Amino acid sequence: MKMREFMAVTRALGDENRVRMLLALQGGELCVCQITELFQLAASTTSKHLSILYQAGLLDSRKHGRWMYYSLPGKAAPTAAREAIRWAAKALADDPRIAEDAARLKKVLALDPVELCKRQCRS
Amino acid sequence: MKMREFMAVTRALGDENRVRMLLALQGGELCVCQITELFQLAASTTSKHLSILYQAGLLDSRKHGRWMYYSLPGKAAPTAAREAIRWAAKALADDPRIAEDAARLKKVLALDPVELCKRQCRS
DNA sequence: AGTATGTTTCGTTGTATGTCGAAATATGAT
DNA sequence: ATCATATTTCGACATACAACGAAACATACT
Repeated sequence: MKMREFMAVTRALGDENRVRMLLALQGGELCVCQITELFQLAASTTSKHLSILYQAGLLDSRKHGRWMYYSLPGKAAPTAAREAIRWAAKALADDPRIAEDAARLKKVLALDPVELCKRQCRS
Repeated sequence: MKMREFMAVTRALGDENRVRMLLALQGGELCVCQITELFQLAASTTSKHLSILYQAGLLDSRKHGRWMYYSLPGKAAPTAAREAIRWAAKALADDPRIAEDAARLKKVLALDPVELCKRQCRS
């Protein structure tokens, strides 16, 4: 891994919201609007954060219709990036904020049938 | 590891000069003036960088006379911090800049008998 | 075509940070 | 005590970055 890529990873992990987004994706892929709802940020802010994580190689992305899905990278991803994610997940395994995010994520996934059309993506 | 500590680590690793300083210490402890010479920065800048690494738990420090020595943390340090260092070292194992730093460090350690009084610290 | 919706890009604003030099602090040497 | 040296703190500057809203873009639906 070159210095440039490494710095992209550490900078990407240098923002708390991005780290929380990364770990929220441990439950599976999410679209931008779901993450926006989960963290109560402006959509543009969420989009930029995810873009930074993606460019650092810490996320995969998949476009399906109007929805952009982000997910943790698979085996094809660079080893160093996957190890970075494992390190972060392990280090923050018992952080309460991450647990809260996971709990709130469940609600976002389960409910929300009307105003936000995210459930439709699943089909 | 709490979120606050984790962010301190990732922010500390978010600057290239700090990462290079951290990895330069793989060869053993160094004092501030040696690192200053190695990276050609202002002494105050070096001091601040090392302070940030130290406060993140990524460095140990030892004061000996007028000299302040920094080194990679021993077994007493938090596991997450040590794993962060191992991850960084592994990820950048083949980065040319790190190798250059190690080479320049040898010169700094070996020569420099007059202008900078670093050799005297060793005794 | 036209409308609606999810996402990204752009421009702006406030805050954080890296850098330096100068001053302050701490310690050894004379 | 006085001076010299290593380090840190402080003040200032420039740059970087996170956040938002508005506009632009992309895609689905009618």
